[in-house]
Amino acid sequence: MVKTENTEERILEAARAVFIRKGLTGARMQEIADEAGINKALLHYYFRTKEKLFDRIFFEVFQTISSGINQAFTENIPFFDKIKKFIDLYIGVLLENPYLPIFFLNEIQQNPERLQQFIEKDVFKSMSSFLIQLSDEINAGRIRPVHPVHFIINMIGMLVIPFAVKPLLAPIVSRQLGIDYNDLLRERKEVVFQFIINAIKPIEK
Amino acid sequence: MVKTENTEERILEAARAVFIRKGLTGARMQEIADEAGINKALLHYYFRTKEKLFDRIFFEVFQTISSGINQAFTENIPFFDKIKKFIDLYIGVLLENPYLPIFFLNEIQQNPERLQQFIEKDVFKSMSSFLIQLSDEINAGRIRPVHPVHFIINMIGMLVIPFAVKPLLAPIVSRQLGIDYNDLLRERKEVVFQFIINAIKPIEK
DNA sequence: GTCTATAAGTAGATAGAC
DNA sequence: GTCTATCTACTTATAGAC
Repeated sequence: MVKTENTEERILEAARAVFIRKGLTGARMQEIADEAGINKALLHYYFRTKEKLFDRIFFEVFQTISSGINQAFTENIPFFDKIKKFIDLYIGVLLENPYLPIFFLNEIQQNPERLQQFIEKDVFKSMSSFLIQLSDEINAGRIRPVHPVHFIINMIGMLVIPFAVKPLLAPIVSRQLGIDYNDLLRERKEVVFQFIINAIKPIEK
Repeated sequence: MVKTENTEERILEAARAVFIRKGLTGARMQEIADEAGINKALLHYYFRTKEKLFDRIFFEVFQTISSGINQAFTENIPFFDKIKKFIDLYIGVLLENPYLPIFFLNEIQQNPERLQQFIEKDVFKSMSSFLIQLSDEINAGRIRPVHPVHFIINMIGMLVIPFAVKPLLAPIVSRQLGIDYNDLLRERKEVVFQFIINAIKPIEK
């Protein structure tokens, strides 16, 4: 049960929790109302329809996801520092919002049109600039040749997947290896960085 | 619209398509019936409830996902060959079933209990045996030290994510770089293998 | 702004004819 | 096995009192 004073903010917090847990089609307005500690009719008073309320939450989720990318990619720092910063920021965001990636990816898989509203967003620009910096590093011979798009995909995959497969792996890892999955998630800041460095650093002579 | 003669099989094909597209809560029995070219009542005649029909599909999806893992991990071949085989098999499965990972991961995020029925499955055994082989390789100094669990997560992340983010990246990659995303997906068999090799092969002297 | 009550439509599921 | 018709319960959304 949410505790904020402001009713609108209470609704948003409740909606975020329920939508992320159940998805658009699985969420119930009644459940959101209960979680917010208010009446169902009041939801419609504030946001008119379930779809509009969802749009609002989806937009906020997109911002959460993209702000980290922007922050790291737009800074004017050396390439390896940028990678390190991106990884740290991103795992930080995911540790606080572990269910966000699958929620987000599932909703866009089920309804890709929802992305239309974001096509002009900054994320894509800052990603482009990162791709260019990556190309420059390759041309200068400071990292091994790797297609920039593949590189980004590799990096994002290694960051996101451990959170996505947590329900699958956590019980196994815990039972069979005695490892707490959350510890493992925190370790990944260092592990992923090192793995990437190993993969792209030119062979030393 | 599905064309198989056998009604039960027609229903299953239709249900698979609809459930994977819309998820458990988003799917409608009416839509499955339409897709199968039969009546809604007949669905219930064959599978009694939506939940039972979904369970059946979910089980099949799990098998599709885990059979590739089993095949590659249980074979008695050199370590790097095993990696290569796993990557090839897995990307092959995903190219044929691109929406499977997000569907699967979303459903287990929303209802982790559904995994209970699988805990005794072979995948987990064959994954354990791979973890052991990986440890052996590290101890023998044939690959750089890397925590086996982290290694598997890295590999799976790089394999799965490009399919999961396809709705997000495909339009950008296509518009801004003129690259067909499906070409890029096929390239990944080679790219991921090379990336992993670079990351874990000991530094040559 | 917030509530209760209810309308209108839809979903899963069944009855019963063929 | 397969269909049409229908039941029952639930869901979003609104009307209207306070």
